[in-house]
Amino acid sequence: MPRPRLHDRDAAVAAAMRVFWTHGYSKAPLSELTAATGMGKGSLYNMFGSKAGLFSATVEAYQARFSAPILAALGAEDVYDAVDGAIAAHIGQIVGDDTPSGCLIAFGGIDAPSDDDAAGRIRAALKGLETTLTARFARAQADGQIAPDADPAALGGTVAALIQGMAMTARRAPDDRAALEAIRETAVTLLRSAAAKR
Amino acid sequence: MPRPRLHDRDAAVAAAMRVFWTHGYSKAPLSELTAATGMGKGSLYNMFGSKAGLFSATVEAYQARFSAPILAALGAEDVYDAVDGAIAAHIGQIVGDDTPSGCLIAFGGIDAPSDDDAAGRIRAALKGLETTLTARFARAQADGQIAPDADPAALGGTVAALIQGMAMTARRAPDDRAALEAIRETAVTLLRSAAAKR
DNA sequence: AGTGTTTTGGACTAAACGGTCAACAACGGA
DNA sequence: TCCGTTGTTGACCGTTTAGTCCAAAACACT
Repeated sequence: MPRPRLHDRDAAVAAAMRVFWTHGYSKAPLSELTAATGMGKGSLYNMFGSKAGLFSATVEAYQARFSAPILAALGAEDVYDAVDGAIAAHIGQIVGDDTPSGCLIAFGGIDAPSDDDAAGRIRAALKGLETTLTARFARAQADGQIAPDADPAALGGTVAALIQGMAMTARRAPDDRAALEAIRETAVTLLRSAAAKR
Repeated sequence: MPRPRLHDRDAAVAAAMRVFWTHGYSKAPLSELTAATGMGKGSLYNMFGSKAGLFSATVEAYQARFSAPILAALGAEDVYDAVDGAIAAHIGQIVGDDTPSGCLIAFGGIDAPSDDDAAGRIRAALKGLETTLTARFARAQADGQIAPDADPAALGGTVAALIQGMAMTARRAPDDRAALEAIRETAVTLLRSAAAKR
């Protein structure tokens, strides 16, 4: 009996994602969000409750969509291949041709209101990246791929920080993909060398 | 004959620095800037021209004040000590007890309007960090401290990205200095191991 | 066809923002 | 002591913002 929804929620989130990805949270004007989604204000608020709600939904979708390739890459048998693949996947996301440059989560981590629902999601995502990397290094240690006296948590934290830094670099110089690839190569080479040394 | 200035420019910049450092550029309300500096709006505008002008002056002061320790540390004879010291100096700045956490420049790099005067300063500062690190690695290569086939620019870019990532980490978890120190130790250890391998 | 329920869109509101301005204050020189 | 010049201040302004609300519209069901 009700009037059916004219707009698709997923499509709206996808459209809003581009806007937030480009401008960040607070600098994304509502007018641009309505234009991108093709929805009126009323519809937007009816569907998401607030701008913060829409952003939260956006972050959720972003995370679901973009963490997957990284996690998949980390499944590789060799830990160095795994890290290499994860960083490569990350690079693909932060300098993609048909997406804005940089990382929505890294951006939002600075820009989003800290008491927000989305802020928790962002914290969790960043923490999750670090945890996942740490777990991967721990597994590598168990497999004898890295030194027994190495600290998996420190390695995980270091790679996580590097990945965030790369997102910043990408935003400043979106065209310089070569620089990002050089960083990836350097980081993986350093990890490999450290292991080979022993 | 004119009325002498009641307020000191340097003091005003120092006060504004804390505000921008905490909130970023766009989220720093003018009201808080006037409160922190103790100046009325008119005086601020008379002295700096605009909010953007004040921010630009702030970035300049920040950079002058905080790049010095890093540059000094990079002067160390041993390149690994140099990098270690530089990162340590950076950590001291981004989690200091009596300063806001994170890095004003990394923050502003995302938040500042891109056509602004300050934006150029920020770009230059970040570029300068990378260039300085690259130069330091090149010198180390000439001194035979790192492998002849290593790429100083890639190493410089990698460490620069890591440093920016650490600033992000510091902002999210200002109390976890230990994690930052672990990253520093890990990074330097990796660099050392890579050299020792050859 | 008629009715009830929900969506929709844009006019509307209230607040906050950066920025302006004119009156006033404070000093050095004459 | 008066005057010219400049610093200072807070009230004021226009703009932009997120958010509200209601009349109109679009279906499903009877």
